[in-house]
Amino acid sequence: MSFYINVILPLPLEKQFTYEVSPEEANFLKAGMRVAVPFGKSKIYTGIVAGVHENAPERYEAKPIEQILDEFPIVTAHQLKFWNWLAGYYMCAEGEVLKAALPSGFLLESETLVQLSPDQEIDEADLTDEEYLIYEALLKQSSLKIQEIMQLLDKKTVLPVINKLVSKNLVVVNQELFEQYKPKLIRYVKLNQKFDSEVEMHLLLDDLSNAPKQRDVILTWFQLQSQSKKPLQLKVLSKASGASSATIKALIEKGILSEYFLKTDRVKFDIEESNQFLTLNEWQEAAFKEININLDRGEVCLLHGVTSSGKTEIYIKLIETVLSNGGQVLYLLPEIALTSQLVQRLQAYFGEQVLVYHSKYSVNERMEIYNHVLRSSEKAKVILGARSSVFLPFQKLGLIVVDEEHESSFKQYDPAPRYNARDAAVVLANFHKAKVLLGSATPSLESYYNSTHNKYSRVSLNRRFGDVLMPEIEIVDIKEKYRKKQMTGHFSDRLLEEIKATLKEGEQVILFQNRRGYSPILECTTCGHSPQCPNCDVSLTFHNNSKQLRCHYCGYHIAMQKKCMACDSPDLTTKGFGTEQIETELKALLPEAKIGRMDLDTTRGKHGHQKIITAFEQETIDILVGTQMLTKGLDFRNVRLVGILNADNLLNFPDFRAHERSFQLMLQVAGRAGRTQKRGKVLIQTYNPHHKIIQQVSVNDYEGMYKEQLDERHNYKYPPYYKLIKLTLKSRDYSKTNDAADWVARALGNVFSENVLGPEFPPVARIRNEYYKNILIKIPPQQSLGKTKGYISKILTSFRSIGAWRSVRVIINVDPY
DNA sequence: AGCACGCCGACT
DNA sequence: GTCGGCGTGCTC
Repeated sequence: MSFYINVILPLPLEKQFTYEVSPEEANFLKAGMRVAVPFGKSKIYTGIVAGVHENAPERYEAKPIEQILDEFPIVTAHQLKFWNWLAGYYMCAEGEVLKAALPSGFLLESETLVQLSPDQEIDEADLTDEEYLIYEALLKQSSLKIQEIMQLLDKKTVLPVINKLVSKNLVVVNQELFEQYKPKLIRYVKLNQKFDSEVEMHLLLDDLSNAPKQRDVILTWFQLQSQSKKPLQLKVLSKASGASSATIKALIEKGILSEYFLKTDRVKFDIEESNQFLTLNEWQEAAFKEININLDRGEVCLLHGVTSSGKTEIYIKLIETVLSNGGQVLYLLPEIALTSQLVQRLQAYFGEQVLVYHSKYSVNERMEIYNHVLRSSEKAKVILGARSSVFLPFQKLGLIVVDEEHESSFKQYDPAPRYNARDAAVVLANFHKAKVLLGSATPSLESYYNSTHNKYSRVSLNRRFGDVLMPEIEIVDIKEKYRKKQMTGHFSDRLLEEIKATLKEGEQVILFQNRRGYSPILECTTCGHSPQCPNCDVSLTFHNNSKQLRCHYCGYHIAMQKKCMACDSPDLTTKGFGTEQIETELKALLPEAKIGRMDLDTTRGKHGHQKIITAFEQETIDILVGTQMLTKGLDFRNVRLVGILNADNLLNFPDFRAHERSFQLMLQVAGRAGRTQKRGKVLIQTYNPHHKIIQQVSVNDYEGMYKEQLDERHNYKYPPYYKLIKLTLKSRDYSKTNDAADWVARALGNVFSENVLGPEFPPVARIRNEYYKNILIKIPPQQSLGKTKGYISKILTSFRSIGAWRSVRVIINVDPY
């Protein structure tokens, strides 16, 4: 009797793959364990066992596995079920989910290593130049990676050369699996035991009288050890004694000190144990009770609480209840909102039970967190994380909190799986029988709709904490201001007045300018030409601090041009305005003010973001100019004024959600103003002061916005009434993309008739020399989602079987955001 | 996704 | 004439 396992491989392939295992292996292997398996001619991949069985495949011979990598499953049954659901719902391969779900460190891949063969005999004259280069390199270095050989020979196709060398018996190739995880070790020092007695100790100190530095180290060691009996880190000793590592090394070599290593967790925080006692105010208490009733009924609950109403305290109370019942808690929030402000708050309350998980952590750090969650360790009771934390191996998940529920960044755009973590969380919670609380000051229409149609329950919180007043919102008509010549650059006289007044009071200002997309482009005043990216259909944008023209899509960049590239005229201007230009203008207008800028350019790197926030918190910056990032859960006490420089480029965005988003964004930005007793002020500059959204923002009318937008969604057949699936076709060939898109649209149209929109070129139709075309499928409320997806899959399968379209890729995006 | 096999243009 | 480009097909 033979045994087989089905394996999910981290590749975009629909199928699972079957491998043969021995009876012993079959007995040992469980679903969720990792195995290394050969795949194709030469590669070894890490796969996850999906099941063990005895059904021999009929059409091919199953290969044996290479190696078992785990003693226990690292993927739980819940996770496997969840992956399967995600792959089905978001129409992607399970392998793609796997790749997104596991920290990459768990997925070892083989690497081909080339080494000199042990019994090689060669005639150097018999080698070509390239072969000789490899041979020579191998004499110096025992093994070479394919990559290294590619660099060495400066070409891509190196395998033929290697194969020739193999046939000449000069080299051998090996597949090597690399374990990526390395525990972090910290150096500790201790005093050799024989100096424990006082006599020996004095002798030692006498001995060292000629080596005062070493003597100091020993004295420091005693001093530190008298304070605490904990193991002493070498780093600490070195710092405390002011001795160089050479001095300590000398002591170690003399056998006076000895060093040893201990494993440590990479992910650690300095926790200020304050354990404040948390009391809810009357409104919070009422909301908390109501939420509990809803959650206990098994309903998903939406908490609609205005900015600064103290939603976090309610979350904390809920988390506390779940923890006391021994459950794990997942606290999801958008990546950019994962600021240390919130982390510190939770850690102050829950201490070491809180772990943070997001994409900026290293592979090793993520693996450690994953393992903590898997073992259900004490450190992993509360997971605070961005969207990918829905993939952690929860054992007894009791509660999921989705904060800032309306945020579009919960939806993954690229690569697959293109999942929405908020929606996935609801499904995940269902598998675990866990509770779900969605929270936002400006809920998404979808969630609010669900909460008014008995799918979710809803609790509202309309009071700001400490009864702080909502900021006063003033609309500035800049069309009028331009006419009356009351504008200086992009600033109206009103905005400047308010900024000056605020600064005079020693308070801070936030200025909001929508996204980088509106960054300045270069334009020739003579012929109107502006430099384009050679690979994408966009104008290059001007970056002042690097004096470069850059493409945001492909990274192409050239130096700033002195003359027009088309007509050689030297008269060039920059058009459009970004945060950088606002900053420049502001510096000229208010030379004394300290101005900071926060956008993608200034927040690169692990701590870039944090640095600016800290500077602003500590009030070394008076005015902060920034993009979307500013809106996210930051709590600055001293901000009085928030300025939105141009509300129109938000409103005019070509997307059916543009109005909803503008409303959310403006209210969220406004929420940054006046979080203390003094009333904040918000200034919105716009060309359309009578726009409904602007009016609704100005009086904080969520209900009004909701009703009106819902009406539009209904009339134009958009979510939450209709579901959407977007297909994007892309290829290097313009006409192929076009023809293929027409073919797919027609095929879809045969089934779904008027509910197929397009094909249409996206705003940027060419990126990295690939042409794009979109097709949108609208799914009416009564139409079965499953069946619809089935049809789409079928059509795409026949599409892919047409030879002519082979080079056209199709990207499926379910519930595009 | 990778990687091999297989068919056409720019170099020895 | 080959080397090396990428189109196409397969991977248990």
